[in-house]
Amino acid sequence: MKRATIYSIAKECGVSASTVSRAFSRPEVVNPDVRELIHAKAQELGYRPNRAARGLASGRTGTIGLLVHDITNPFCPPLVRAVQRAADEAEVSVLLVDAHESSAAELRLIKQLKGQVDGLVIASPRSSSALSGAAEGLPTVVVNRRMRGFPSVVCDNTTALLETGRHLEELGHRKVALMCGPSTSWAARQRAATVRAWAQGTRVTLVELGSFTASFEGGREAARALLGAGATAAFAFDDLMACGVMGGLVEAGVEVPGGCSVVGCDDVLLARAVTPQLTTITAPVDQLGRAAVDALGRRIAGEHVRDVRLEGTLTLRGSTGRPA
Amino acid sequence: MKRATIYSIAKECGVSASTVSRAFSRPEVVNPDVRELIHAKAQELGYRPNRAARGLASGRTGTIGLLVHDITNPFCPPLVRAVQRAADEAEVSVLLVDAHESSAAELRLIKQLKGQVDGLVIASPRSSSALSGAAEGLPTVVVNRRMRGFPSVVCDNTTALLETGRHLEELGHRKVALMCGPSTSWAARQRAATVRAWAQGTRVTLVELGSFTASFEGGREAARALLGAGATAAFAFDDLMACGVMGGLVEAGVEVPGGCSVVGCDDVLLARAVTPQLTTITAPVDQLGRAAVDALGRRIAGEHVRDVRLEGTLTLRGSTGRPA
DNA sequence: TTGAAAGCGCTAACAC
DNA sequence: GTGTTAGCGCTTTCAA
Repeated sequence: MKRATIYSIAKECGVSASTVSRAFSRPEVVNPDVRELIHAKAQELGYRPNRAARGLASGRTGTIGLLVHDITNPFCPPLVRAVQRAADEAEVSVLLVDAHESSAAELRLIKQLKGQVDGLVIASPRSSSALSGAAEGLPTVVVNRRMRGFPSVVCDNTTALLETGRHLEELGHRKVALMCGPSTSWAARQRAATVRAWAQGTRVTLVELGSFTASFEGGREAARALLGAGATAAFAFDDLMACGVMGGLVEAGVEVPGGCSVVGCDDVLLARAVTPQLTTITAPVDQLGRAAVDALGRRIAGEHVRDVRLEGTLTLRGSTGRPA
Repeated sequence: MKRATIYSIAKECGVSASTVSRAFSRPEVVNPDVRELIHAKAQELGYRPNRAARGLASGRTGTIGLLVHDITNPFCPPLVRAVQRAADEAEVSVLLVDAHESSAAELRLIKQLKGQVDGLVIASPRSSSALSGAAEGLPTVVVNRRMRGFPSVVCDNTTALLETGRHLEELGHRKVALMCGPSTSWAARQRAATVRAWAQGTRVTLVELGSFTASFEGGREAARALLGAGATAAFAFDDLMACGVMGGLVEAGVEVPGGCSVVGCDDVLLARAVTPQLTTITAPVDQLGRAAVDALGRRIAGEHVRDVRLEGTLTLRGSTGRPA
């Protein structure tokens, strides 16, 4: 008993294979009665179109690629899930590739993906002009950064960061540290610029430290730098770094938020798993993923798509408070 | 300028298309000189075999599916990465599907994957006999649990748990809590059974609590239960739960490890990101992933494969110490 | 609205 | 060792 094909269905229904094909790919052009009949038979026979055949004939694979720079970064999994779900609803599959933090791997993987997918979502925070070259000719959308030549879907934390700054000022902080992330990271540059701009118009003195790697270890390093700085609050580049900072402070005998307030960014799972829980900026990950898939769908269809900007929102938790 | 095909290469090289095909799929059977020539031309023309065509003709897709129950569980991303890398080396692609914790979705996704992949790796901790039905006919390997009818690759924590128990006993603990995970989880049952067996032969009294969900919140709930139990140490089902327990204890004014020691399981990123860092059992994730891909490869090739059992190892950190 | 027919690019007998 | 010849299952003109 072989798998059902359009031919087996055609024979059973007494129509031609092309009609069966149309009944699935462009149902509106076939006679409703015939269409019903075909669909019923297909159901009965457990027919599933052969994607390879479809791909070969049509040139489309029904699959999109999702390239992530580092799947172990806690920001990633929820994004992957969001992309997946959106793709699933659009009836396309997702080929996930993790570059395990290697830019060289990214290039290789993109080339490899070419011809295997209809389009590509890139979630890689680092700048690399080579990336855009590699993805040339493949409909592509980038997430959480901007990149020349490709539409992007980003989380804009400007408003939320300003709000965070105001919040710290109101709490009475007058000396605040900014612990910068990697200068190659688009998000890190954005966030740093926003915090700097905020500090300008206030009574707050900003102390810039770093840059540090966006990791737990980077945070611990940052904590050491923070200890001598005399700041009573600190912006960490992201939650991972923020958790490292908290850990480092606590070990050095500085209480959070009593001795120093800490704010993160992204609101990853970790932010609620540490004690005290982290005040941070929540990224609309589900919407980011959905928007990326939507945009990519349009790009694949040949439409022109505009950049999408979604707002992060401040989430107050236990890691911020009045200075001692 | 269209993409190069075996035909364009064949013409350029003055050989037949089949020879070109062979030069790639079974290089050893073609004359070395001709092979070289073909490979060189292919390189020059930027030839990439068309996977759809290959799939259609050969019946193989060169893709495996990876079904995960919940990609946001911190255990998952490293496993996904490991599977990816192993697959990459074997020149197969990975179609990742996340069931977002829904068993119904799992079934649907497996069916959907069928015919789209050559084989399937299932990383889903929950019992569901329906799963095995859905995957029928598709070469399948399950990771981190056993499942009737499929070869499995599991992390065995027996030795490490016994060692952990001994460690606690040596530290002077005489009343230890076991906070059980979901009874539907294969790993949870295994771990609980091991801890029970350990306690039998010791001076230690075991207090069983739970079950609780394998989440941070589940851990906080567990902490509340733990407070009244009079235990000086606790086995949490996994790191996530352990972190919740620690958070709950600290909030209730109980110090870790001073007031109560806590041990987790898996050694996810989180375990090093909390303060104190978590004593836990480190799972050999990379090897799990690699073994799964290897085993699946054999299954696809029609070989019989045996279950693989890899050992977890105890990693001592700051969350365990002498009872007060 | 439907059918016939020609591929899509590759693999896999089979014959040479 | 190499070429010839059929397909794999589907889409897509083109005519009817």
